[in-house]
Amino acid sequence: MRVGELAKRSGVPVPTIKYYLREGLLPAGVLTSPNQAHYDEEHLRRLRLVRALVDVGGLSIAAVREVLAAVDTRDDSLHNKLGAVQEAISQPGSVELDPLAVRDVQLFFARHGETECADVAESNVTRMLAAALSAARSVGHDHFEELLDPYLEGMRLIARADLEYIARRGSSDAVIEAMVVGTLIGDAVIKAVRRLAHVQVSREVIGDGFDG
Amino acid sequence: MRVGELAKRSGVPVPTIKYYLREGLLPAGVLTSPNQAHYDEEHLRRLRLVRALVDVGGLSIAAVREVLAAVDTRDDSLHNKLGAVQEAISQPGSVELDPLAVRDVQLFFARHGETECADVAESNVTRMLAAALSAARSVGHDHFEELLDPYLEGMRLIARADLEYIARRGSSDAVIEAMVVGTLIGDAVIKAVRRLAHVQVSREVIGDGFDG
DNA sequence: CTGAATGGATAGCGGTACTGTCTGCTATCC
DNA sequence: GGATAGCAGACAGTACCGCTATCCATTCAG
Repeated sequence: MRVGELAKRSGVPVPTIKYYLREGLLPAGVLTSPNQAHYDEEHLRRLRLVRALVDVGGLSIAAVREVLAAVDTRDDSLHNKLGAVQEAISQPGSVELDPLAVRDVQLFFARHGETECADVAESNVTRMLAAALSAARSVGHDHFEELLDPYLEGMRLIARADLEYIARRGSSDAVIEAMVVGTLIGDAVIKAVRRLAHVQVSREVIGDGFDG
Repeated sequence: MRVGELAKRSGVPVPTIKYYLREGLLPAGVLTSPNQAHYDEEHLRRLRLVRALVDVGGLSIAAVREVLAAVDTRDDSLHNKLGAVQEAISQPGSVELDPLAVRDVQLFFARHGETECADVAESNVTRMLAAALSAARSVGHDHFEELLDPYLEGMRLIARADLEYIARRGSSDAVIEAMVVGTLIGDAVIKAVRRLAHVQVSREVIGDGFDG
């Protein structure tokens, strides 16, 4: 198909597709003449993935490019790919880290047998965690780290469902994409579901009111 | 204190503070002369909250304004305030909703006894959920909704910890702020912790490798 | 043959979150 | 009291991001 049809089938305007091509989010089509190119279903699929990452995942164009680079790397273990994707989707945020928050993160990791994370600043994920705890401290929540263990427990439940879901996918390509989708779209779903859980649990604990 | 000290103690540049004042994120100081104003600890606290919402929560200035408006509303139940905060922090995202995804959301809510959400488009939270499932469908994940129930189960665990944490706070003001902080900073923490849970559970399920 | 579409290049636009500059004042220190 | 620094308020300017518009030579579809 040509770019017009790609636009029609994806709902993305032609100039935007051209922009994505320029930015390297979408591989170039196969040129059949100096000014004619062919796109296939794979292009359509990739384009929809880009839109999902941007619209639902809230990623910047640069972050999408990083994620796709990780997805496309052929000579890498699944484990490394997942790590690269996670790094790409965890933007630092430029919060200065409170040493006490850093210590809390280190203790948390040590408590759960993760010894590799000696330097918190090394990974975006740990830095994000430290930044979040720093922010909590800055607004007077000195013991937010108490929530880390319960959060991990809840997340283990969710991670088991995630892995089952991923394992059910067949090919390696599909597994990688499932990880990206599961991680990013999953984050959005989790946010929404958390709201429902708050309402339900508060009803269950306090009664039907929860009106303070 | 004057604006210079406020800047020094918060780490936010003076022009940015002036901008926040203009945008109504920060109440004006008490004027002692036509060009001298006095700020107190409450201003500092509010300023740090704004930065936390922007840096860690990733909120836009407009969203921060909405959240603060909800926090500041005096004549409203805690329940309504939490709802307003949740609406403010769930941006729509302009994804067109797949009717099948909408149906999945409705079924999910019905399954869990939430009857009020007849119209999915009514609330940002449900629209966000439907948008996420629509995006999953668009990239070929037709059964992502299978994850909703496990997600809710994990989130119930987390919600219980959240409510305990909030209940431990004394005054009404502190409770409201704890909700905002717990919800927004909590989302960031949950994202990070989810990465750790993935690593741990995959190790536990597949063995030490998880290399595909 | 003609009119719409295409690839490629480059320039422009609208929104967001600041940042800088100016003016007329005020606080403070010597 | 004079020098210096800081301040409130108004407004213009900046930097970046994610597109969008325009142009050209070419090519495809009817």
